Amino acid sequence: MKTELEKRIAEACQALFEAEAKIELTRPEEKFGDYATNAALQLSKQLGKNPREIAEALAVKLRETLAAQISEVSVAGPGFINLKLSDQTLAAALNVNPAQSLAGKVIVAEYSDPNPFKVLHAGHLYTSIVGDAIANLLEQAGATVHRVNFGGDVGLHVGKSMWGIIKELGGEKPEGLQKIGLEDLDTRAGWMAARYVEGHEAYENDPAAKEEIVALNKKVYALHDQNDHDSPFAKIYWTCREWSYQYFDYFYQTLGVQPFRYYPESETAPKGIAKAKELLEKGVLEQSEGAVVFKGEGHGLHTRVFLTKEGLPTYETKDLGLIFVKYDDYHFDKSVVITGNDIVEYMKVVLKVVDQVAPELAAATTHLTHGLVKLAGGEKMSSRKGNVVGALEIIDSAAQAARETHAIEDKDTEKQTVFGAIKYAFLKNRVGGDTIYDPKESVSLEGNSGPYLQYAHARARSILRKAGGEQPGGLAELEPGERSLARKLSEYPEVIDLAVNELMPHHVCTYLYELAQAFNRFYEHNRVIGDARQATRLKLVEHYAETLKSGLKLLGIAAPEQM
RNA sequence: GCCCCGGUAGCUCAGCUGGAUAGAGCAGAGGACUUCUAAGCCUAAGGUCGCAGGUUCGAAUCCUGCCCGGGGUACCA
Repeated sequence: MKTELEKRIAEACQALFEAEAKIELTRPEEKFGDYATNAALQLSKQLGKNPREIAEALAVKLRETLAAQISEVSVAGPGFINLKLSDQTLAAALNVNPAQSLAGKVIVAEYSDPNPFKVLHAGHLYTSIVGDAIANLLEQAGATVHRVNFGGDVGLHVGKSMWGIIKELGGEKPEGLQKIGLEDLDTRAGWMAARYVEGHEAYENDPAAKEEIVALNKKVYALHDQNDHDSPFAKIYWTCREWSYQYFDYFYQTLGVQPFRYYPESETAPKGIAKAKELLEKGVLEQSEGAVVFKGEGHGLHTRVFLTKEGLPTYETKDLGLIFVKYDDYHFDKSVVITGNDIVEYMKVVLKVVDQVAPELAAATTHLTHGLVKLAGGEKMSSRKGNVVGALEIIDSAAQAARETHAIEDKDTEKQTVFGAIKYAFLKNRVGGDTIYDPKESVSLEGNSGPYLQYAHARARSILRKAGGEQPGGLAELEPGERSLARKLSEYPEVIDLAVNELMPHHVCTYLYELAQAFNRFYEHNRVIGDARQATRLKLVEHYAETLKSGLKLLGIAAPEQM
């Protein structure tokens, strides 16, 4: 509909003025109409004419050529042309689906990226939710999406964790892990996280421990090289790594996000090292101070180390390997990587390196970044320093706030509300900056929140239930209140397209909130059941409930039948 | 120092591919209700869009400089 109108307006510009204009219809305030174009303002310079004059002439032409779809063409302000759809056209627009713009495309979406042996913090919760929503958006646009997850099961932090674990066990004694009696997934994860913190502190403050940790780091790499599953050290390592993966699975299941294909760093390291060596020969990477580095300065970037003087791969190399491994596995058309924004410059360097040998892979990769999750009034979190706010702490704080705010009796409703609240709170802001999470506000059930939307859905469903067998009717000749709701509903496919193109789920949130507001307004002023216009109104309510539910589903948020 | 990101109402944020009186929610003020879920609706109030220049018919939006906050800047991720 929108595209067709744009085309017709462009044709009118051509016919009247022989002028090329880039027509992009926008959604103006409701009082102006359903669509607006600034074509006349654009053309005024090109034609050297007054924009109002151009607009008037165009309006006359459009009244004629668009008579079938448009009930009103008006000129306003400096020269905007406002279009009002006929009720029939508007009603037809409600059956338009979002574009299948990515049909046939294969997309790899990487996000969440938790590290084994370490705690899941609020940032992992954030990226799991946002990444899942973005992947959902891509999928609904027709793409085949592979969700992948990259985690550091090798690397210095593992050395730190192993140091803490071995110390706690009194040596390389895997049997000690059983004795500790850690049956519960949370407890295990917490225990390992505490060992990491000990290892990290020792690394910072104790030179002897630092040496041991560096050695343990090498030992972990060696263990992978030798495929060692039998030595006591290896047993400890594999057991704890498995504990982490079980914990991650449990976490994602609780969250209700789609499962991942895990790529442990140990799996991408060999490919990365091979690539790094190849690049060294090609002169893309170079030797410097005993390490293999990329000198980024020539590209407006900075120098980063790919292979340490110990001969170990850094994160850069493991990530380099990952890009090629992902391509080998999926032959993607597009790769989306979502991480914290502390990695922005780093990723530019890695992609610049990829660009030297496989420009098509670099070009197909989009790096999206987000900021920190902070608790309202709290401090920022850094897992390296140990003063983290855990992912589960966020969930618990939301659950507690929900219980304090309103009594929820059954567990399922509570879970839906709590996760609806958290997810919406994370998704409603544009991805990029920091997120201030306020548990009370997120579950407060008033204003721009997940529960508000869930409630707005339940209300509509309630009407539909009460209507019983009454059949919804058609949507010809709408009254103003009905038309407002229909107008908002008609924006849905455009909003989804925008969110897909920009990889920005917050557009969906903003829209759904406005839609729910439009519905609540409608609900207050228009009786449905028993009214003479019941059939038409039921149709609208049904449409609304379906639209809201679809939108929420893309966000990973449940739409309960009743609350 | 250099590079990146951010700075919009008391708070949390939309708007940023230039366009109509800069929009929401929360907090605070007022109001309506014998009706389908009041977790709602209605009304008013609240702004030097960090600052200063520039480009433009038109700038929160683009450009330059500065200020403030955060991140990165060689063997962490």
